Amino acid sequence: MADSAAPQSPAPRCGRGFFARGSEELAQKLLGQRLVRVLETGERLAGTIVETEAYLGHEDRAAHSFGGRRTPRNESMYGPPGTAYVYFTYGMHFCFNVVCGRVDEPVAVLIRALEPTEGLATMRRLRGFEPAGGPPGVKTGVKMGKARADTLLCSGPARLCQALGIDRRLNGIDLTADTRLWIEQARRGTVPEALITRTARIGVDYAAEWAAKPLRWYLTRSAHVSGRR
DNA sequence: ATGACGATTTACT
DNA sequence: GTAAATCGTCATA
Repeated sequence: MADSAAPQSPAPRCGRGFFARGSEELAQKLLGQRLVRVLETGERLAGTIVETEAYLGHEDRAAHSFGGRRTPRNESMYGPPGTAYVYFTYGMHFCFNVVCGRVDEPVAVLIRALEPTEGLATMRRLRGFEPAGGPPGVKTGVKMGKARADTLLCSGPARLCQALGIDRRLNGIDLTADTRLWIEQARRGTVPEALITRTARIGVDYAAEWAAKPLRWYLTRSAHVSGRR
């Protein structure tokens, strides 16, 4: 009996081999793949990756691993491909990276934006779009200062972490095996190059000549990309 | 022990 | 357009 909700075979999870490549290549291949998060409650949240940035390691002045820097904070970058690198910044935000390359090669791809596909209501709550303690529409007197368009749910590296409940507890986990966070292969495979725009990275002006290198990719047509357009 | 800063987001003029 | 929020991390001393 085939109805529209017929169970499809589960989407395959991206494995070690998928992540074991350079960050420029992985940044492009990650576009169109699905980032999946399962909360403590068992609820599944997910979104399609629409924007990425590559960080190249010791020679890349914008990378946390620039000059071979290796500290407790960026230790995850030196792990095996498929490791999650989650860091805390600006005193309030988390950002999520997928470590790639080889063990001890500190390269990674920053996930900058998603098109949310599963669990939007919970994402809105996690993002503070709705007052805590009550369903939407219930007056609580709590101010809602933020704009609430769905395009603002996951359109930035810290926004998507907030929307998916990604924080330092997930730093260092193995995305090929963990039950809380992983990446699924899109059924359609890789996004055609014609649908992708390549530009300089965001927020790395301190990195001198490395700030201008075109190491950011996004789906040209997506409304869920970060920044102004 | 101290100080400068950040792979950002939000609010405000 | 500018600035505030907010604190862990790391280099320096």
